Amino acid sequence: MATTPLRERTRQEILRRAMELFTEKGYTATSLQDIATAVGCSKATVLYHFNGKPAVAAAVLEPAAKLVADLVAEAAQLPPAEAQARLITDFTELAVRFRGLLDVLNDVVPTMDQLPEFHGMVEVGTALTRLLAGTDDPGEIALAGYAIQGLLGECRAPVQRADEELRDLAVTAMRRLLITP
Amino acid sequence: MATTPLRERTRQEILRRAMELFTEKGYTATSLQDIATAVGCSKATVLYHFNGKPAVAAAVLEPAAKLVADLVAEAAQLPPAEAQARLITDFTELAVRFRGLLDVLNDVVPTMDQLPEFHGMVEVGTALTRLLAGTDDPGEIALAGYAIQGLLGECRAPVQRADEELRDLAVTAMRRLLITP
DNA sequence: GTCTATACGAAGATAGAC
DNA sequence: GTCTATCTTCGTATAGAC
Repeated sequence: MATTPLRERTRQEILRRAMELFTEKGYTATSLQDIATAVGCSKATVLYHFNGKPAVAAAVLEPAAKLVADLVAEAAQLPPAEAQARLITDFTELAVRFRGLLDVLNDVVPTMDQLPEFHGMVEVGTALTRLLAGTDDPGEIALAGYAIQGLLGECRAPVQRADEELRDLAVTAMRRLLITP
Repeated sequence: MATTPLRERTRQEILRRAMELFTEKGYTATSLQDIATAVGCSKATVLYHFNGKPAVAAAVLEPAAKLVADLVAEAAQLPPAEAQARLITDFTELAVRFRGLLDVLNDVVPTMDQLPEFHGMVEVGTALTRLLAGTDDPGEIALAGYAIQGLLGECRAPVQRADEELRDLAVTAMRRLLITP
């Protein structure tokens, strides 16, 4: 074996607990000490495995980010109208499923420039917006961005709303915004 | 004179500098020490005039919040369709004008429950959403909330966009979302 | 009443012993 | 690889000078 299992085991345990805490209390309200206590190690150990708190956030977001990236890559192979229809339902579904983590994403956006882990996410976001617009018209692309902001905002909003209800709302909103008769 | 000018002068100076710093660097990234240094006083002085950092935020947001509250109160007197049309243009205009402060609002939302200064803002937001929907249908009210989230998200987004461009985008989006032919 | 000096606990982060 | 100890800075609280 090339990699030592011990390193990976600790890393994964930190990630598991961090995700739980971020989902429960939010990113800002969760301290490195909270994570360390939940794992049963010291703050310094957490910072040995991850290069700062934003790096923990990046690692927690990574699985969801990969699903979005894969979805966008698939959609890019389809004709524009089909790609748009596919993303309206499937990207919405992913956003709702991982909505507990959107608070982490939001708190981390301001520091994205400095974090190399996030550079890929920006490009995926750009591609997603263009495919969601279904055209290269700048006005429609801007509306697609507006639609995404609305979706992410609703997912993070403190209003109690069932997953299915939220999905239906977002799909209706995106169709009205982006599918012009 | 009932009020001493000195107190008011210091208070206003703190507010002025805090607003500048919040707009430049964001709420979280601005410390009480930053504000005190900019004003030329000590941290303790800032906390003598304002009961904690969130209270500074509340005071900074207050003028904008009052304009929104007044606008909503005016719109509430109009027939539904006129109120909706009025809010689409005028609320958008206010959001764009004060977009530098929306980051403050965003960072403060999670603690709104505990801050009495903000309780009025929640009610105004509810009334705004209902009037923007133009109807009492829960589905349309939810879409109005989605429209507001989209607007606020776009205003806070790091994308460079001129004020007029942003206004046009939001007005177009709101009309597509809320005015059903 | 107005403000400064000082101190406290918790945060993120680093250095070095083991 | 993990720890303890330590650093800086944050928001906050209080005592007391003027």
